[in-house]
Amino acid sequence: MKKRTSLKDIAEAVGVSVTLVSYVMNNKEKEGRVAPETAEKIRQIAKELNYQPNQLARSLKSKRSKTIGLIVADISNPFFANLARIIEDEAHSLDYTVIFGSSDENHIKLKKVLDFLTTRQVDGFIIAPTNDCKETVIKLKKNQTPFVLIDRYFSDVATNYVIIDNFKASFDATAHLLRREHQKIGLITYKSDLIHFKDRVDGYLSALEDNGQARDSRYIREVTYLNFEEDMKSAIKDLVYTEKVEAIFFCTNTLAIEGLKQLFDWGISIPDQIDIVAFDQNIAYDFFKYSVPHIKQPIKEMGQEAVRILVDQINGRVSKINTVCLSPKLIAKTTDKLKL
Amino acid sequence: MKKRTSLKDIAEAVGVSVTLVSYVMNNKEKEGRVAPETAEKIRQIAKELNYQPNQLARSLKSKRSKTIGLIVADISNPFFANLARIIEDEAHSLDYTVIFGSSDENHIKLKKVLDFLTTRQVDGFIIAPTNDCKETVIKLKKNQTPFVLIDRYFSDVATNYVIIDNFKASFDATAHLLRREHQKIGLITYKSDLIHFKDRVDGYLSALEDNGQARDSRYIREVTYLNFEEDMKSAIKDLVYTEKVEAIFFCTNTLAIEGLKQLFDWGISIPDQIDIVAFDQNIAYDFFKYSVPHIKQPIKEMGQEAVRILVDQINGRVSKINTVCLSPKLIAKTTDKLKL
DNA sequence: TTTTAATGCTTAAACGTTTAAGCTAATCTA
DNA sequence: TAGATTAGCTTAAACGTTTAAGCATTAAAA
Repeated sequence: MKKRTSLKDIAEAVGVSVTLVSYVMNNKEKEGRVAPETAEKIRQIAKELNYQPNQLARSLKSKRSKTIGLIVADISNPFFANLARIIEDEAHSLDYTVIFGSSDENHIKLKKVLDFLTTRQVDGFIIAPTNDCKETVIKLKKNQTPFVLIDRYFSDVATNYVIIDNFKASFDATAHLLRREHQKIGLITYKSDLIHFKDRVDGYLSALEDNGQARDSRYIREVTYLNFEEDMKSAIKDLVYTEKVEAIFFCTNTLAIEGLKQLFDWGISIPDQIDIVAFDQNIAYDFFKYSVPHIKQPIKEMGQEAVRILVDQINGRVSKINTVCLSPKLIAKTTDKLKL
Repeated sequence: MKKRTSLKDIAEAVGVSVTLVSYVMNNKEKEGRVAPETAEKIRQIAKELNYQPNQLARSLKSKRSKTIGLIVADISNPFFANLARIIEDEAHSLDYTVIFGSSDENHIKLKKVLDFLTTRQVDGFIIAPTNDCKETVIKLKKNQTPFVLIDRYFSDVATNYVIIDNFKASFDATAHLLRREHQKIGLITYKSDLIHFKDRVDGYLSALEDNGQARDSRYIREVTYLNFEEDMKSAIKDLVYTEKVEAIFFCTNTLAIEGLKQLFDWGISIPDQIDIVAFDQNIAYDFFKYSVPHIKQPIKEMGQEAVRILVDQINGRVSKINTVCLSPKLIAKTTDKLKL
């Protein structure tokens, strides 16, 4: 790599001190009291030499790297990829770069990635926390590292976060299925202590209760990340053939996709045999003859709010905790025929 | 953000010079000739103070940021998201972080992102070049900035690149359709000067020629990025209803997805009415009753090779140009019934 | 016993910035 | 005309590292 031109190079070429060049390059000629002709000359030479400031050196001095670290479960998961794109745009518009890492829903990996990015002097983090990472988050808070949790949060740790109203999402989804006169509604979620899953289960149970049914966990199945496909297979088999549920609500996009695959493999017709609601959008649904009812997440707002809150905290514009809970929307064609 | 502990802090706590601490932290006690007891004490205090080196300062000194810039068309496109994930893993394993940006297939945006990331003292780039960005690439080369092109390349500019054999991919796809006895095979591509599209068209034409047909562009349709859906609509309408093609080969995953959507909208049954081959995998295909024939790209190898080549160049281990052309694979069930 | 070598440390400069403080010469005030 | 102000510059220190060079002190070699 060719040597990049520095302030020193310009200073030597013009025959002035580095300081003067710095003032001009930062448009602080007034404070630096630089003669207009000198400023002009500096600007010209800077252009000729194609000067680009070394952000590293700047950061070292200012203790601001103008970089934010994004840690998601998996950047190749469409939900996070979409979120990443929004965050990229928003960050760039505020002159921040984004550096990312995937945790694979594993708190040890998350800590590793966090440490790795911390070394890089990131100004702050946007993190989708994993199961069991509460300690890491608490430590981050103790260190006063600016960060915002996204998609998930901890109810007993006061942090910035941007989430959706998972209770409502789930309540609406279940209510939709109840409106379609189903008696037995299954729910498939991940085995996890993360609060957003608990909220989703809670919304489901409350909708049942609202409908005069018991808060019954009988039709709830939890699958693990590690044994994903196998668990899903038995969950579906169990719900459909043993419990004979009439509908299933899938708590995430990955669950919905895998669940639907298996339902298809069993030759089960949707929504006639099994009615469903999915969480989050997916391109695949565009190809279903039947328009898949799903919870639409306001991804754009989530990403933008997260960046905004983080940058505000980085700049110390705000010291209090900032939490945002956005409203998801159930997308279900009202024209969908009822089951009866 | 609380002040992070620096070498100086440790030095003061132990009562030695910063130099000594630096030697120990870099495991260069031998060269630094540090007494074992001193080294032990330093290590202990460093641990107590939770020392994490400031990579910024290191980079400034070493002129190596240990960061690579990834510029793709759109990080939310599944192909690039998957690629990003591979690149992340590979880079992290070599102690490099990844900072990314999306070009939206626009060469002006690409240049902007490139400049933005350059300021951040990236050690090198992995770039999916856009149409019309040749000048930018040439400039990058002149500056001796290490970079690798990915997915696309320029035949008349000698650069590192990692691509797939697009000619073969397309040839195989077309040959597959010919084997299924189609006479009129359509091809839908983007209007672009990028060589990989030209190669894909060329592979198609050559397959036709090999089959005794003319190298006829009659059934080729080009759509634009800007007017994507409209263009696709007229392309499909034109090919299906005017030209009455029997099969269509889609040159990218985005084209295939949008094309299939429209075919579905027209109520056209696949593969009976229109037979197809898609480029790249997509989750949606998992839900088709008919297993969608598609070109499978070796994404993992692409990402890994790109990082390997880039890091080799950054470290000056290699000065010559490095090009990799990987073999794509046509995935088509041999059991698919022939049309006749 | 004198010279040489090894050991264990420190000093200092550098990477590219930013910014407070200082210096000189010209200009203004009274 | 003396004193104060201002314009236009420079010096120097700092951010957190790395690393060459130097300096005592002790141990080994001659």
